[in-house]
Amino acid sequence: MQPSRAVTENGRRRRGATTLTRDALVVATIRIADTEGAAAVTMRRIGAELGVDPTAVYRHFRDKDELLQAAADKLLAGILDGLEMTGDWPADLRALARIARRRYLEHPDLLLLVASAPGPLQSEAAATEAALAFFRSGGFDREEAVRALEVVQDYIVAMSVMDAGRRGEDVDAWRRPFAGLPRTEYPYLADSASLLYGDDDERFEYGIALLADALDRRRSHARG
Amino acid sequence: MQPSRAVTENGRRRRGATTLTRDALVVATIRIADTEGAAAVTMRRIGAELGVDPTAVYRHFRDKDELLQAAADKLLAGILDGLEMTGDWPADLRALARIARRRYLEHPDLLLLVASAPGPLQSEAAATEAALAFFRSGGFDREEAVRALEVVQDYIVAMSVMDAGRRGEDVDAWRRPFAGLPRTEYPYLADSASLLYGDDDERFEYGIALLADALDRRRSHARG
DNA sequence: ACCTGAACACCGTTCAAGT
DNA sequence: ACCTGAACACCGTTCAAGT
Repeated sequence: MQPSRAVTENGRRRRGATTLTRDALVVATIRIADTEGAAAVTMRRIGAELGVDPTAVYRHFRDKDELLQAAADKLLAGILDGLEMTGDWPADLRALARIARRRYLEHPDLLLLVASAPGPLQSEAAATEAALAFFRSGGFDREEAVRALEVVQDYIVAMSVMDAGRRGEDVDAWRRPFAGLPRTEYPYLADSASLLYGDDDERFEYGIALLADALDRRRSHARG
Repeated sequence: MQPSRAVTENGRRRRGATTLTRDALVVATIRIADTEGAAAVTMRRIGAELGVDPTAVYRHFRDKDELLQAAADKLLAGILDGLEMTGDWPADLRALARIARRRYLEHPDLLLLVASAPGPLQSEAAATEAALAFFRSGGFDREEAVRALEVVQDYIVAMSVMDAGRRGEDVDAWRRPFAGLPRTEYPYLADSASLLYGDDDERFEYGIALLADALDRRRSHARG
């Protein structure tokens, strides 16, 4: 608050003793977003975090968007690592979806913020290659693999981003308005209000199971 | 720019001769968002549009979020109107999805902006009732209908919002980085780069067809 | 009762000036 | 070569003052 504080903040910078790097800025961005939310990620906040002038960011990134993309890129690197194939194709697809979703939900604010980049992130290349290999070895041809991959990928990303945005919201705030509607006008809705807006993960599992089932049938059909 | 302009703007207000209403503010918000994009929707811009002080909005809405939600609510009213059932269940589900998606893409910026409200919009009640009726009459029981509805609804909304955000982007900007990767490390990706990021509508149709197929099988199973 | 407009506490970004 | 910090052109929102 007081201008004299800036001097103290400046002194703090000596701690690292290293010069400002892209990675240091990315790490700070991730830390702020994860602990205080996306809204807290401002140039001034990042500067304070690193004991550096807020505008120093522009020495390393063209603008804020480029910094946020770099952060998202780092968060998505190796997203499919640790995935183990069992040979049960639909089950393996569900496992792939589950592991990717988990990564998204671990850093909801930042990945929500950056869901629409102007081009593919670097870390997407490795993930897309792995996913393409999965579909190709599962029996899909070149065109089919791409179509299947894109639908599944979009479903995972879109659903995880959407669920991340809903985390921590009051479920009853969603159900109550529907539960109070007149039964004569809204018979089904009044009846089912208590069933709506259930567990995010269960809904995701159900959706990906539907996609896995339908894709498994087309896969078998392509083979036999 | 000049302060004298404000007087001219004030004079313009007489045009309407009516007092400021919630609906007038909502209509102005929609017009600005549709023609100039979401970023152009500011209190000052809305005030100028109606020849009214920017802070007059706070007489009718608690904050900007409430105004944007009201705008989204108006845009989604009657979203399933005009839908005609043929009796071919999977085809009808695809038609339902198509008509809902079209509405979202007609007002991409505003619906993208407001995708995550703190509770259901008023217009959602009628749409959800109609969709529940569709699933129930298709042979799903109370629990199954809700699960199916939620997955389909989430898919439509999430995919349309995501596609809206991608509209007008350069497809080659997405393909080029992948096409240039080394074949030895990324054999599948280098091979399939030109097939990626194709037509949004086709991808949506494919995804909804997969869901419709899988749901149709579970529906039949529940019946027989 | 309703609207105004000055003011507050913020933003992202630019650029001349420092070291 | 790199960083600073003042400044610019914006935001959403509050509130005392007007009519």
